Order: sequence, then structure tokens, then C-alpha cells
Amino acid sequence: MNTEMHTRNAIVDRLREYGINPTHQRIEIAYTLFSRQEHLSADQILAAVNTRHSETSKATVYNTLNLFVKKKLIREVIVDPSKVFYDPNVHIHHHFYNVESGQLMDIDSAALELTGLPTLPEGLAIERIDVIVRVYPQHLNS
Amino acid sequence: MNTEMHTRNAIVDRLREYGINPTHQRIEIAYTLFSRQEHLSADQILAAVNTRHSETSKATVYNTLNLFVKKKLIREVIVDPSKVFYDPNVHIHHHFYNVESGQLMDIDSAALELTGLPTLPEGLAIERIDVIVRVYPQHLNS
DNA sequence: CAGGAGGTTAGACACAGTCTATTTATTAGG
DNA sequence: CCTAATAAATAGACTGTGTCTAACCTCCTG
Repeated sequence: MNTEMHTRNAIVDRLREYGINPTHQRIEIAYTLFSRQEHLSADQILAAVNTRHSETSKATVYNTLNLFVKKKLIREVIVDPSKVFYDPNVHIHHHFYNVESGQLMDIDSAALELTGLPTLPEGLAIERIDVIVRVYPQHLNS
Repeated sequence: MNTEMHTRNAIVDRLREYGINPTHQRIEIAYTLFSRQEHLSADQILAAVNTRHSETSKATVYNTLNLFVKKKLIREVIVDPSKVFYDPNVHIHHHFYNVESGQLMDIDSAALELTGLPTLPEGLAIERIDVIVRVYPQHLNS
């Protein structure tokens, strides 16, 4: 398991592990994502980073999140057409998505198994498999 | 299996079946989706409907697609953060998504099986399960 | 013919995300 | 240290998808 992600020192080490130069803004953004183990959107991260102290621009938040994704420090979750969520958990796992509230919950992939996948079209390789279980509050119909 | 979807008469019948008043614009939009068995985005549909003949506004295309989804005539596919695709196939099935080209291909769900899904959180029911296999051309790395 | 419901429309708007040009930090070399 | 070069951050303009509003059109019914 990973080292604690609740101190900024641990964050700095982790950024270096992933080949990311640890600047102030990157540390704050990573800290925001890793300390609360939650699925946040770019604008939530922007708000969180700026309520604390100092300033980080919108451009930097987007640049940084895209960098983190490219370096595989975090991962995108695409479930809502209007915004992307970022997931600090890069282990293989899947998601419940509450279509009413917008809330995302992890599904550990240990138990979940997928069988009978057809052979891939020629020349293609799998990058990742997303399983999204869309749920809604039972008393509502439609 | 469904009747042929290659004539406008068949489209009109189908719209009625789903409780949708078949207007000119709705027929053209449905025809566009059902005649080519493809996954199109709203702007592709807007373009396709308007190159033929006459005019359909952007607002109507969005209104109509949302209506079709609500009536379960078609279904949304959420794989790309920048746009929604619409799928004329409402049978249970899943998708390959080529992250390079943006191309979507169906995976028939007959073979594909999902086991070990954890019990749902209290008070929630499943609306739908999406399985998206993200693929990329093999010769490219990352 | 009057009124109303449902449908369509143009254009303004909202908002996530990107781009560009400039400024600021950081690093490496002398 | 000082300087040059590179990497990162910034404000603000911009793009593209999708929504909203208010006007208008069409058809049906009384």
C-alpha cells in the first residue's frame, strides 16, 4: 500500500516518483485530491485550492490535472457529459454513479469479473475498461 | 426484431409506438439516426439533417434528442468528455471506444457477462450498466 | 373565427475547458 | 553570485457544447 498521503512531504515524494516536478501549485492540487479520498471536478479543485490560501489560476489547475493524468498519478472518470471527475485511486476499480445526486462511489474490482469479451478488432489494444453502474433512488420512477 | 428502419413510414410508426408525435423535424432526426446505424453526436445530426433539405434549428435538434432519450427510443453514450453520442440501438450492449479516432463500436452483450457486483447501497436501484472498453492503435504507446 | 396546446425558431446565454502572450520561478553554467 | 535558458504559472480572451427565453407558427377544437 502507499505511504500516507496526508502530509505534503509524502506528496512531494510521490510527485517525484511519477516524474513530476513538485511546484507549490502542483503540491496543493495533489494534496487536495489525495487528502480527501474523493472524486472532484476541476472547478471543485480550483475552489478548494483557492479557499485555503494564496491563488492558483484556472489554467494551472487544468494544466496540472492533465499532467497528472498523463503521468498516471490520477485518473479521469467520465460519467457526466457536463464535467470530468478526477480519481486519486489508480488501482483497477469501477464506479457506482448516482444519476440523481451526481455522487460517485468506488466498486472494488477484486470481486467483479468480466467474461466473454469479444476479440479486439485488428491492431487495437486495450487501454482500460470502465464499468459504470448507474443508479438512482428507488422511490423515483424515471 | 424491429421493422425496417429505412423508410420514413416505418419511422413514423415507431415514433408513435414510443408516444412521440411525429413531426417533420422529428422524423428527419430519427431517420438520420436509424438509417445509418451509427453513433452520432448532436452537431453531426444537426449537419446531416440540414445538408439534405430544409432547415432544422439547433434548439430543435437538442430538444428532440432529449425527448427521444426520455422516451427511450434512443440512448446516450457518455465516453468523451466533450460531447455526447446518441445510439439508435437500445438493446443491452456495450462499447469499444477508440480513444485515438473517437470511433465507437458495439459489443453485443450476449456473451459478455459481469459477475460479483457488490450489493447496492441502501435505497438505490440500477438504471443501467455501461461497460466501455477503451482501445488504442497498438503501435502507439500512450 | 378565437383560443390554446404543442412544436419550432433565432439568438442570447452559461459554463467547461483551451489557447496565447506575458510574467514569474527554477535550474544550470560560468 | 549573476546570467541565461528553460519550465511553470498567469490573466484573460476564446471555443464549443448544450440550455434558455421569448416570439412565432400550425393545427385542432369549440
